[in-house]
Amino acid sequence: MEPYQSIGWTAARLARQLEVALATVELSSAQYRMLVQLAQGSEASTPLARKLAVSAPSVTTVVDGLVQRGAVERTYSAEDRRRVSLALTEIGQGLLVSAEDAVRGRLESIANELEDEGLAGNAIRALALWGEALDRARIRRHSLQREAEVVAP
Amino acid sequence: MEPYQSIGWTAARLARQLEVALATVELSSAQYRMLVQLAQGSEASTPLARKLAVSAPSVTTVVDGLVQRGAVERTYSAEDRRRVSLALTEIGQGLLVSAEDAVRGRLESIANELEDEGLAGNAIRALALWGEALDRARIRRHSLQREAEVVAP
DNA sequence: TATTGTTATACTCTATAACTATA
DNA sequence: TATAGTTATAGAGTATAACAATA
Repeated sequence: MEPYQSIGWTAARLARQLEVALATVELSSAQYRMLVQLAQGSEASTPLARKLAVSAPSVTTVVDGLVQRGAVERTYSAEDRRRVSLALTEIGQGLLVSAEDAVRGRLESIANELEDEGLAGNAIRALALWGEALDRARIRRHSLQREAEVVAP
Repeated sequence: MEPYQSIGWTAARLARQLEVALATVELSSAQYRMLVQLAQGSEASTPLARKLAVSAPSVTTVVDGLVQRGAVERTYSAEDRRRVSLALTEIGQGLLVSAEDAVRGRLESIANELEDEGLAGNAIRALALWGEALDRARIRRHSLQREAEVVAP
């Protein structure tokens, strides 16, 4: 049997390995994504939903869990009282550090399967390449969205 | 703000993009992983759980959904009547083709953000590298598990 | 009226523990 | 007794639709 090779299959297995690694620190992928996003600065709910590519109610649900754990704090804006500012607490920052350790450990140990060919580093660097691509795709997505709003609000 | 760069963050965003792509064909990541695994040959439930790194009840749940859609068929073994053979139907095969199209489309369009530097192909090929690493890691996981069973059943 | 965020509701995935049927 | 698979149960993420509060 020739190995099944598809970009999706690889991404899907990588995703599952991520979940397994995060489970060791009792975090879900969604919670982890939220922590990372908030580590890049406090934000309101709506832009978070856009950046994380989820619905508004999903943000509420995920944040609820993190608030309960003391990892995230909700602050209500004084100027616009509809808006909520979401921010990492110290607990949240520590949790994120633990999560990064767990994930890096598991994914690097997988990449190290390629060390005989000296390709482990290539694999790690390649993910950084995808990081850059994802950043740009997000920017494009958001600017297209703004255009769409102008055309058909 | 310097970009947040971590192997986990990249994997997590890639995972979310996969989910979004799969949603267009009304598949979850778990269902997609099951379809791909079964496309590589029919299997019983227990080895599937091991290979997909999930619990036995998760296999039951995911397969239930796919059986309901006519994508997977359960066949009960005559020799050992506890065992179930899980196999893709033609519908399941077609569904997998649609899923692969959707996923390839979305992930390649993300990789194409790097085309100006001629790095889009590198990103795609790099995922194949991870595919190989994941294959080897799975083999290692399974052989370690067998050893553990021998030592402490 | 439009926007922000939440609530209501429903479905799926996940796990552990308990159970059934079979070996 | 041990194994294969399911059922029971609980918790989390996801979405759409409906809602409240605010602008």
